[in-house]
Amino acid sequence: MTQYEDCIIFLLAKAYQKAHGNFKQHLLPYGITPVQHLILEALWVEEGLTASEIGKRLVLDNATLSGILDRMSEKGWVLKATDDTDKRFIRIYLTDKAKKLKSSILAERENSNEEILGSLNLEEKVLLKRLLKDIRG
Amino acid sequence: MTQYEDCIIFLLAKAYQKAHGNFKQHLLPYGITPVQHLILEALWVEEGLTASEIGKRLVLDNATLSGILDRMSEKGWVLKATDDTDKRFIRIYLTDKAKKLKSSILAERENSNEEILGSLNLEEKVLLKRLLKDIRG
DNA sequence: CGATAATATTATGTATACGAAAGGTCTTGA
DNA sequence: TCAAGACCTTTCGTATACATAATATTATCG
Repeated sequence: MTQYEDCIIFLLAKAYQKAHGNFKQHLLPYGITPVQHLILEALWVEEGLTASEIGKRLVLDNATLSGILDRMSEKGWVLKATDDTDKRFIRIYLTDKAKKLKSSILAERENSNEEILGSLNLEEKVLLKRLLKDIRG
Repeated sequence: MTQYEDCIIFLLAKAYQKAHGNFKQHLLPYGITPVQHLILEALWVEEGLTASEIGKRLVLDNATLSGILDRMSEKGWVLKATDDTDKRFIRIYLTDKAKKLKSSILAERENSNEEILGSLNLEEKVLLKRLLKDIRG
C-alpha cells in the first residue's frame, strides 16, 4: 500500500498506462497505435471528416492530430483530399487497407478490453464505465 | 452516446486527460507538472532514492525519468549526487524549495482531487479507486 | 469592394512515455 | 585477477499531448 494511491490522477494514469500498453501490443502486428485506431474508428462511422471534426469527436488537439494523420497517411491508412468548395478543409478518407482490416482490428480491441477488465465481473465493468464517464463530465 | 465508449482504453484516456489537465492548472503557479509532483512525493517519503528506485515506486520508465530529473534539477527542485561507495548510483535529494513547498503542493492536490471527483459520492469514490487498482493488477 | 473577422491547418517548443542501444561501474566466478 | 555478466543511467528514435503562433482561405460587414 503506497501513499500515491490517494491521488486519483496517479490511479488513472497507471490504469491507462496498463490498458494502453496492452492494446498497443495487440495492435503491433498491424503497425498501428491505439490512438490511430480511434481515428480509424471515427472514419469507419463517418468517412470524409476533417481533422477538426475528428478532434471534436475524439477530444484530441488539432496540433496533435496533424502529426498523427501525417503518419497514418504515410503508412497507407488514410488519404487527405482538399475540399473542392472550401479549400480550408482537408477531408480524410479511408484506404482499402483500412477498410479491409476493420473487423480484425475491432476483434483485437475486444480481446484487449477483455484482458484489461478480466479481473472485474459484469456489474463492476458497467459501474467502472459509468464512473469514468462521470469524471470526464 | 458515441461508439467509442465501449472501449475502456478510450474511457480511461479521457478521464486521465481531464484529471491531468485539472491538476496541471493547479500546479501551474509552482512551475511544476503532475508527474514531477509525483517524484517529489516519492522523495518526501524517502529522500536519496536513485532514479531506478523512483521508477519502481511510480512505475515510470528509466528513460523517461532521466529527462524529468534533468528538468527538475535545472529548475531547482532536486539535486543529483553520485553515491560515494557505488558510482553507478546517482542519488536524488530535495532542495529547500521542494521541502518548503510540500504542504502547498499537497493542498493543491487535495483541491484538484476534489474537483475531479466532485460529481461522485463517497461510496463511488472508494469504489472507483478500488476498480482502478484492480485493473492495474 | 475591401478590411476585418472567423475558421482550418500547420509549425514550434515543451513534456511525458517507452523500446532499444550505448556507456560506465561493480560483482562474481573460473 | 580478469573476463563475463549484472546493474544504473543516458541517448536516440518514435508517438502522443497541448499551448501558442503563423499561414492560408473564406465569410462578413460597413
